[in-house]
Amino acid sequence: MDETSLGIDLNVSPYYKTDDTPQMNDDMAGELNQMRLKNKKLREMITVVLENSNSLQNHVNKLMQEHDSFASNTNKRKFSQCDDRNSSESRKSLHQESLKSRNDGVTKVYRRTDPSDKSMIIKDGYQWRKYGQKVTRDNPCPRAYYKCSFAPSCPVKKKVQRSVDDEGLLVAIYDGEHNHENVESEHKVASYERFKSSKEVGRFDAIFVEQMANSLRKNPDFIEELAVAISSKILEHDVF
DNA sequence: CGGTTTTGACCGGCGC
DNA sequence: GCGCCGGTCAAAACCG
Repeated sequence: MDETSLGIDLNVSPYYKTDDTPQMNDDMAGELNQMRLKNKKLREMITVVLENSNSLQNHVNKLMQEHDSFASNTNKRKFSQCDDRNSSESRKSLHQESLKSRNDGVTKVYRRTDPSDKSMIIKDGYQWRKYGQKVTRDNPCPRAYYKCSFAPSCPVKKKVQRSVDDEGLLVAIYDGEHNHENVESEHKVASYERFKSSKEVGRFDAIFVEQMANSLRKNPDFIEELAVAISSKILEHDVF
């Protein structure tokens, strides 16, 4: 690939002119227009991604409601027994998604992971300190015990264990409510406040896109949902 | 050096 | 009382 294939003609670059101050020529105007078009396309893509994210969130909420009603219909069984036995049923609708259910201050989160990934980490925006690990009788996979890093002021604990019949499914049981802000959401609020006070309206697009990209790039859930959304769009339109 | 993880020991609840 | 089991403690190891 050479410079002509890139649409760049070095001989007519404004920086080759004797005048020190670069002047807008036809090539630069064309590049500027192309950049504007690309920016517009990026904004449209972000809009589509956000819409997909919202629809996914709605779908997850629906699943949560279905799961809760199912759990209440089967409350003759002990709650702790529901984990792994329900997982094979919920798994069918859980592909690539997480699911939450609550019971008496105990929150359960199901998270699909790569079965080859042996780590027991579920990123939820809070910082945790592991204080124990135990192999339980009904599951050969060890159960990890975590306390919130803000303990003892924050009483929240969580247990993380792989599902007994699906090693790709992590089950996290949260006990209690955090009495402080989520570290990630704090960071997002802080960066939004900085953005709001920046007053650089002319750089609105650049700052907005950069901050969104940085924020989303660090979010593994978003990457996962983005991959699902894109693949579903590819299948839907059968293009590329 | 301070925070986190690992891991064996210990504790308490429960069923027999 | 005894054994089993889940949960927690705490010292040592590890890591940035």
